[in-house]
Amino acid sequence: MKKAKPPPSPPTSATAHEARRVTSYDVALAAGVSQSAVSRCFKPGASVSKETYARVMAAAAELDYIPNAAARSLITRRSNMVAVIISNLTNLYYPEALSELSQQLVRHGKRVLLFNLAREADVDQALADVWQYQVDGVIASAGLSDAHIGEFERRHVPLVMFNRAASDQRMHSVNSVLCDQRDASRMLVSRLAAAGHRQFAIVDGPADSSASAERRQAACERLAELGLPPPVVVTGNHDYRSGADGLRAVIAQLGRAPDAIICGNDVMAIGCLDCARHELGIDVPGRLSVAGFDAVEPSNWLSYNLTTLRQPMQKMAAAAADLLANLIDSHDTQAERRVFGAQFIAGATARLVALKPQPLAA
Amino acid sequence: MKKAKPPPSPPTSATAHEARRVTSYDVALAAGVSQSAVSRCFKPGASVSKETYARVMAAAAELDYIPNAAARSLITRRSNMVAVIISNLTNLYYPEALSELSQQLVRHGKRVLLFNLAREADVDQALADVWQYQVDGVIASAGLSDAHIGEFERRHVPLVMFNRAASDQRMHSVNSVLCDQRDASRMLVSRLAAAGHRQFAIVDGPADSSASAERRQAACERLAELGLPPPVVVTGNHDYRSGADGLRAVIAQLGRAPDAIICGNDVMAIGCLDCARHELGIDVPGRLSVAGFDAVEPSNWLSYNLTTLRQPMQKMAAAAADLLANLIDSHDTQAERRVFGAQFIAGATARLVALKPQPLAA
DNA sequence: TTGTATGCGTTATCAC
DNA sequence: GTGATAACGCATACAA
Repeated sequence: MKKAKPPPSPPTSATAHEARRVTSYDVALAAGVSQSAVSRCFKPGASVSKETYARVMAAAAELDYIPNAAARSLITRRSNMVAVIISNLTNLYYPEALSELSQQLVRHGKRVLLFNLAREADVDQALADVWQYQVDGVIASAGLSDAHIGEFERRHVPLVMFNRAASDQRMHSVNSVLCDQRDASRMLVSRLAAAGHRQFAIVDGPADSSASAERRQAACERLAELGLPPPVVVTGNHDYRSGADGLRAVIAQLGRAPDAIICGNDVMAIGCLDCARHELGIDVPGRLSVAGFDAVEPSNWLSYNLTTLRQPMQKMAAAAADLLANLIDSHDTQAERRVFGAQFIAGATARLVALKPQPLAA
Repeated sequence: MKKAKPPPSPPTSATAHEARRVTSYDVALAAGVSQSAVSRCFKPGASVSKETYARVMAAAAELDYIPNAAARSLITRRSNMVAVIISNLTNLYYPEALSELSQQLVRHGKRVLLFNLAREADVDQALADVWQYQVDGVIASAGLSDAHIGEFERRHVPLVMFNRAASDQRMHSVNSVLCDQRDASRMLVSRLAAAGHRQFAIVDGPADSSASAERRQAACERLAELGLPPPVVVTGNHDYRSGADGLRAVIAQLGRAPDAIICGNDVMAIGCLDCARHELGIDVPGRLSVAGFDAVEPSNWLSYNLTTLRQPMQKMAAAAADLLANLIDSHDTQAERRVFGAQFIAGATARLVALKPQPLAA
């Protein structure tokens, strides 16, 4: 019997109000092996004899031993934590994204440290904490400035932008998983234009949403290509209320309802829709077509059945997790962009076929 | 000039593919002070002279030094992380809860390590990880068995149950923040009964939801007290589809529509409502009253304007964060239960006034 | 107020 | 395969 020296002082005393934690030394002592043997038993690919492994595991179970991740990460430089930075969880779109990301990351052995930004200004404090917590990498679905992104590089912390574009300068130097907003938006405009809509309106998302901005730009471009009048554009903030407000503002500006209104996300589209139907008595899609983005769950409810565009969330989350895991394992420096296409959901809030030509006579 | 001994070997070499991290020793060297002085500068209440503080901070800024939370937590036994265990993030109710909890915890200097359980069975793996990560405490909004709760006690990890009740045995030995489901449910039944509804139906939540079970029980009790017939009860799983299915099942079982149907949450109520109105052509609230629970955002949308009960989420989240923070700071062993009342939201999907007595003649 | 010395609990390196 | 020993980066008791 060898005595283990390392834990020289017996736990200060039993009177400590918090029991001393069980460490690998305790297990080693109980199993009659060295501490390093215990350590090896908890490392997947290590070389341990079957016999010692069994004895160690028995002792560990007996003592309720659990390895301390903080100590481990100190030496391995891996915390097995990934920070997920999200700009506003109450946005109906994010919970699904977060849920998928979390599940995919678990498959790579990573847990999510959550940073939910109530205001965009909170990003600085969030990043300060991110550095402290020694996360292995970051998935950001929030607006990051070039300066922020630069800090990731300096600190060698892998970053994947999720559904958020970096600035044009940074675009090709930062890893990202995106949905092709331009293509989706152009597709939507084309379908609506083909059905004969001429006067469009756009209820844009807030200024810090890169996706909304791309959608708006692409829509404007496509309208110009088709020789249609420029759309009325108003700004919302992605919530229900601002959809309704947006519709009213558009009507005020235009003097009448437009033919079609494209909203920066589904919740605004639903706000717009409810306002049209229940407050203004406008027939949708008879006199007004309404479309959204994201295909969040309520968009599919019978009362709405919204015309919208679905992003392949599961694939995107899986791609983000894979990309980040690769970045972490192989300090790759070559940035990658994975772009996914959106799926058009016809719904029933937009007229998608041309009207029969009306006879001129009354 | 004293030389700092502790970092004896110069960083192995500059060729390492990952730059060596900046430590407090580096800052100490640059500032011409000891490592412990640097440490003190980053501890709020420590005693440091203004002068050294300034020099240390200057050096730290120069070198981009950030304290390593893993190393810190190893010695302080505080990770400043709180695990939040949530049973299913895609449940519309949880994102709001998580968002509030996250914000409240940040106010206490804690960050959220997220455990999102896709299946209830994942709780074991989640807890195994919880122990490893050395979180300071746990907020659980998921079903925990007595055995699970016992493990928290053995490991001295503070636990607050959020909107989930423990078993009757454990009820008074575990900290919890709750909404009075019984009272809310009785209030709802009373209001509906007073308006003349006689035949009730209940679309219950899944078996693992303690809140749903309490609501159902209380509703049944109150109906019995009022001398009304027992309700038809069917089981759903908290999603839109199961609300619609629930209504159909109730009608099949009863041979007709009930007077009032109470759903285990808002999303099921909305599913029920849409099914009644758009599929079955039942007038709500004319011939059928529908009520939900939680007052999630869509319940307030014009197309629904649901009769429901709101839980004071912000207060509850604040209470949970406070409670947990106290538990962490003062190893208090006395369990506490904070129960909040729900607020009745009248909405427009339930008839809340008695019908005028009908003349008997046709 | 400041510096020295020590330990937190683990993994990694190296002889054996 | 196994055990000593040295980090990992920081906070703390204690001496100065």
